[in-house]
Amino acid sequence: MARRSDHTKEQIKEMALSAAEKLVTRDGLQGLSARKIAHEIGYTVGTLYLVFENIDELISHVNARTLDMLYESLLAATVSCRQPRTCILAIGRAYVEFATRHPHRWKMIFEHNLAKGVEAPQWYRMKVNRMFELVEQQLQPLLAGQSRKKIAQTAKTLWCGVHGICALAVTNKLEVDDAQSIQTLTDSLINHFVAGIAADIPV
Amino acid sequence: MARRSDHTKEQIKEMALSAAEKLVTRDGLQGLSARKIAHEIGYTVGTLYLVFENIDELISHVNARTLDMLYESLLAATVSCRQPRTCILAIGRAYVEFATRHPHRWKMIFEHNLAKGVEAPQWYRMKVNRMFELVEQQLQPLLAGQSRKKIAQTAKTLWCGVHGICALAVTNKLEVDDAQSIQTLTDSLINHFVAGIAADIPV
DNA sequence: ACCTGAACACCGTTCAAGT
DNA sequence: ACCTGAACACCGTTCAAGT
Repeated sequence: MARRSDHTKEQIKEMALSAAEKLVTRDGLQGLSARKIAHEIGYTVGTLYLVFENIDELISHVNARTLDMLYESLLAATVSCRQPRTCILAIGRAYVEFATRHPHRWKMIFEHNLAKGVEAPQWYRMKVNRMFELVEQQLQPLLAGQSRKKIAQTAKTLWCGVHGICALAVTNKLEVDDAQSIQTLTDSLINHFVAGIAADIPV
Repeated sequence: MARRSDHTKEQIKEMALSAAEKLVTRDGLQGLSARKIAHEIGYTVGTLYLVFENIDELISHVNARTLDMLYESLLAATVSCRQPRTCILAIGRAYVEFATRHPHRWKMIFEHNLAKGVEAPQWYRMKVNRMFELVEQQLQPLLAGQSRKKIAQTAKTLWCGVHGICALAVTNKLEVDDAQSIQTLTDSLINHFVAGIAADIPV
């Protein structure tokens, strides 16, 4: 058992988060528990409550790290693309790729529901919003003259759609399973949606 | 405590499912437990294991009932519409309406993940598939000449998209909260997607 | 035959007591 | 000051024992 002053609070926090990541990656949210994390880092459960308010806060921090990884992947996908449509396709493919490569980490972001009425903290919402902004940037030229709000709404619409396909595919609720087929669906959604924007139908 | 022969196995099953529905409606999947269900119906936990294999099987049956309710709602939405596009919009609105009216029941369908490698039983998948078929029927005239498989894939693409919007909205992960705004997004997705189909872009 | 009640191996969370 | 370890109120699941 680790004793006093072996590690600073910051170090324990880091050790706990990284142990949690390991456990989630292997067994998903179901396989995560305060006791298992504590055991993994050589402390007792009580210690976790000295550095985290509760298990939900710990999970939020793991999710924040996952969001950072995801954002990096999506950002990387936008560097070598030219037209808006192909950029959006590239972001979509990066999203599918991430979800299928890190299914448990990715799913936990959405499985972890905050207590009723509790809002996610500002820093967390920022991490989510900048993901939508990547899509907004690409939609801008396609929606020239439209308000910022309208563009943001369009990005949400499209991206929630892409997310829905991933979510049902990764949880085996669709009858497609490999990344290839999921990509066919997300490509199709993006292509049709973008074509629909081009057709400029009134909504 | 209920004693022998007070109820048949079928009656206990029905009582348990209906107690579970009540608990889920109020407190969501988190608030559901075998012990609470048993207490609600006046039996001990052990009895539940005489009529259900485990809690997962019980939850699957509650979900099956929710799927039946949902299917009825979607079906009802298709009776008084004329064009494919307006029919799909109507089904989408019925879906949003159901998800926002019965958030816990609706969410549990997707929160409940089967054990790894275990497939949902045939009767369950049928209930899911007939929902997609409602959309396929409406897409058919828009995709005249396309293969059944292609039409099925298009229905999945669109409906997963609609689902994604609902899912993120109902779990407060979007910054829209009332059914009105969700509907704006799903309407937009459907309208753009259908317009994209009409534009007949190659995918 | 039907159901109980206690047991087992787990949870998250708290906090008096030890070093 | 830092961390433990035991307690509390919960889980799902099993099964010998009671009626």
